Amino acid sequence: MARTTAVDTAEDAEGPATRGRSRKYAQVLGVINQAAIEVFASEGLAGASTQAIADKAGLSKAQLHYYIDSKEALYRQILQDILTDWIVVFGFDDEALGPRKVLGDLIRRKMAFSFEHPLRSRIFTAEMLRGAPVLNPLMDTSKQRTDQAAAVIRNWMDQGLMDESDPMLVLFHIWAVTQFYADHATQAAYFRNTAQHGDAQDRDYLVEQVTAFLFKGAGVR
Amino acid sequence: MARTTAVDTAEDAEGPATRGRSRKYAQVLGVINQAAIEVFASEGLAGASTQAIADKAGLSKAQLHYYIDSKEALYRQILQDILTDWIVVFGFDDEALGPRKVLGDLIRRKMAFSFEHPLRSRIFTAEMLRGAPVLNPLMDTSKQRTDQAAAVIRNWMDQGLMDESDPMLVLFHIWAVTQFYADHATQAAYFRNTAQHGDAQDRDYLVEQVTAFLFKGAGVR
Amino acid sequence: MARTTAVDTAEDAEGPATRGRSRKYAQVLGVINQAAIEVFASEGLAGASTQAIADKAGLSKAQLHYYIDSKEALYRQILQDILTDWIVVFGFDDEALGPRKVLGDLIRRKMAFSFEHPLRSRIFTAEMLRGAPVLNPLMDTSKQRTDQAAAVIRNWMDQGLMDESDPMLVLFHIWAVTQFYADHATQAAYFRNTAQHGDAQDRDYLVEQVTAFLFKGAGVR
Amino acid sequence: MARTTAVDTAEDAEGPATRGRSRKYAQVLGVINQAAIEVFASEGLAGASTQAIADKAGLSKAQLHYYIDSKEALYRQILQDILTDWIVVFGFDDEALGPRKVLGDLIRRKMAFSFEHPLRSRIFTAEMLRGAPVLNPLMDTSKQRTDQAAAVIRNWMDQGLMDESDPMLVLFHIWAVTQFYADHATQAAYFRNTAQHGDAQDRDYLVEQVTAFLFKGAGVR
DNA sequence: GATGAATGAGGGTTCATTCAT
DNA sequence: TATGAATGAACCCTCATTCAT
Repeated sequence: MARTTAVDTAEDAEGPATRGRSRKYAQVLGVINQAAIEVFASEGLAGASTQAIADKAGLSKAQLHYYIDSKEALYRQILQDILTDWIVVFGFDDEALGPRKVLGDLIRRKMAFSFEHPLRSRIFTAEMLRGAPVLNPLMDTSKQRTDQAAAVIRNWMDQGLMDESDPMLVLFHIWAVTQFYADHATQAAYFRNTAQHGDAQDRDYLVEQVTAFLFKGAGVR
Repeated sequence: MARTTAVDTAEDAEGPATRGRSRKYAQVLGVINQAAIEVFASEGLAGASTQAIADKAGLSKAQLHYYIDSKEALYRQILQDILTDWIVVFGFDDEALGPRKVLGDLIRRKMAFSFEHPLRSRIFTAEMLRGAPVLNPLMDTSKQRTDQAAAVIRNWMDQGLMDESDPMLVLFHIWAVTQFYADHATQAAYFRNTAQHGDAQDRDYLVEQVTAFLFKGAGVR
Repeated sequence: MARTTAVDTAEDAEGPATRGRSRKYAQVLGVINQAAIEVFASEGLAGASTQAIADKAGLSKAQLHYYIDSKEALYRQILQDILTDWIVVFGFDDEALGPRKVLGDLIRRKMAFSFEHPLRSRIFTAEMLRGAPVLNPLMDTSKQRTDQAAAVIRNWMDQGLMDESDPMLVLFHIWAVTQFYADHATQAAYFRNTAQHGDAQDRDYLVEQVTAFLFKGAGVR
Repeated sequence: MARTTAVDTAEDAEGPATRGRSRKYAQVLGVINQAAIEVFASEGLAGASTQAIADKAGLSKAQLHYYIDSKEALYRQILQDILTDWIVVFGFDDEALGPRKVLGDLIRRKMAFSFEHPLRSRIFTAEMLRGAPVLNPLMDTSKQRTDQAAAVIRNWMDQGLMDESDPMLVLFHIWAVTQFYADHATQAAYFRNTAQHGDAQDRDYLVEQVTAFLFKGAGVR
């Protein structure tokens, strides 16, 4: 899954004689991105200090501001990147494959994302909790995609491939359950008496359980 | 559902000769609590300024500090109150009543809380997202209660009243789905093309849908 | 030694039918005075909070301000009282008695004051350290008295009762050494491996040693 | 006498390619130190406002905090520096030189310090008056040194080079008298009708008088 | 007299951002 | 590019004092 960062736009379509700058520039931006994700995830937008991000990225505060426009812009960029990833993760494959295949893959991808990018998942949820003040301007296409997905589900229902119900709520519930394993990874581990980052076996187990639960809940046949 | 604030204990059953203080004191504390909930919900702990809380409560900053010890203490108190409420909301009735009754009531209570206290729900989730640094010291009893609940569910499974599965995950999923309608109320309304605060009819509809989904997911008979 | 407090002016010349107020009023003022002395001694004028004084006096802050005009006024009053005491303590008896008797008594009184009122001694020294901004307007008479004392010493020197030297410096040194046992009581005890408040025997020992040292230093015969 | 500040260690023996930072940094720190000494001396720790220090140093409050960690840390540093100086000033030279030489030099050094650094002397005394809450953790070595000094004096007494008496008290009295000329410089000038900062001649006179007084008091032969 | 409440000024400190070098 | 330094606004909180009851 392609992680896009603020530097992506500068990277594409450069001739073989790259200006030399771009290389390191992009690299540093990547480091900053990762640092920012960690700080934003645990401190929130307001609680994140540029000092903390700079420290974690191994830069000085002044240096950091050479690479970014502002803390808000950095935050916005990160959210945008996540939003881009959702398109892939939460996207629907060919409707004709049926819900068991399409939704199964979706759930698997979403769980994988929860396991591999819990911090980014949490930043996204935190933004939603606040009412998405930063992200709202970018949500229109998400709505369109979601409406399309709901339409697909409605078709499946009409075809008797799933229980009749509210398609949008089905999507909500898939989201809610899969997201839980990212947002509440700490608590989940605590309540399950497992390590924070489960091994491959445990992850498979969870994917299987979650899929079974959601399939039954939605009456996927 | 009893909302407990720092002053509740002083409010009950006082004769006409109230100590004189607690009347207004309690009232102001309530206003502060509500103001703080709104600000914490949308700005987070770090992003919430005492100025904003004071403004929303109609007080001066100095006045605010006459009533509270510190921003952190106020935040902690709010979290504690929520935790107290969870005990009632997420508590299990008599096991003998069976999962359909017990879990059904639980889901209904939880959804009602999501509808009536979305801000408090979100503050709680936001705290969890951060890894619960403030709340962790208070979570031990929560774990015990949850373990007990899981044991009850296991019994029901053994008795064939529910599908065999991981009881703890069942609890997770109930939490995830019901909490979604508080945490993501804004997005849910946006995607469903409804008003932010649905009417009674819509709420009933959601409770019914959610209950059906979760019952099927868990195979409740 | 008469301890004068802020209430003194209100006490004098009241008929037998005392207004009834005065009694308690004076008593409370005494309590406040003692509390203030303790707080001023350990925190200084700026560091002393009216809250701390009120607490130590068993009053509310509002109540305290009913009895005093301001923190500064309270502080000034305390300094004035100490200044008044110095007149007695550092006053010279009949010159004709000679330095051994007069200075010996003075040293004894001064050491007793250091032992019994270390806090007030320290408040005074702290005020001097700052350049006596509050006390300066009240120091004129002190200077006159000190000049007189120096003149007496000069006479004794002229009569061969003491070594010839600078009389003012003799007074300085008496002050410096005796005051040390109040101002540095904590350190003195620490370095001498004794308790903070020595017993009567130790006090006598110190008076004796100090007197011997000062007499030899000044060549008192 | 080496005044050590937080930056001294970085100042020595740097080639022409000075790190670029430390030059100005050290200079500003020196200015801050001096400003802080003046404010602390006249207002005390609590009474000193960072605003006042910043003003006196010609900086903004924010700028000041770029150079210091906190008001308390600045105060502590100043005290530590003084303590370091005391080691030199109040240190004993070779015992074999005898009390007349060793104590004479000590008194001379101590008086010089009183004349040249009266403000720092006063800050130290003010700290002692409060019971040395900040300095206490650093006083252990002072006690050891003082005990050693007392032992040396005891030896001298045993050898008949001084009057038999309590060695620790001799040290106390030397301290008390020499310190007086720093702590009470304002009052001393006032009572002696001299300028606050005496000329070299007057200083020599005072050193001579003080030495004579203390030698006679301790019976130094 | 006493109490709870209010107030206005200021306390120390942090921080995102900019600037000069 | 990178660094030390600066800046201005804000931040949380405290406090002496006053007021209404």
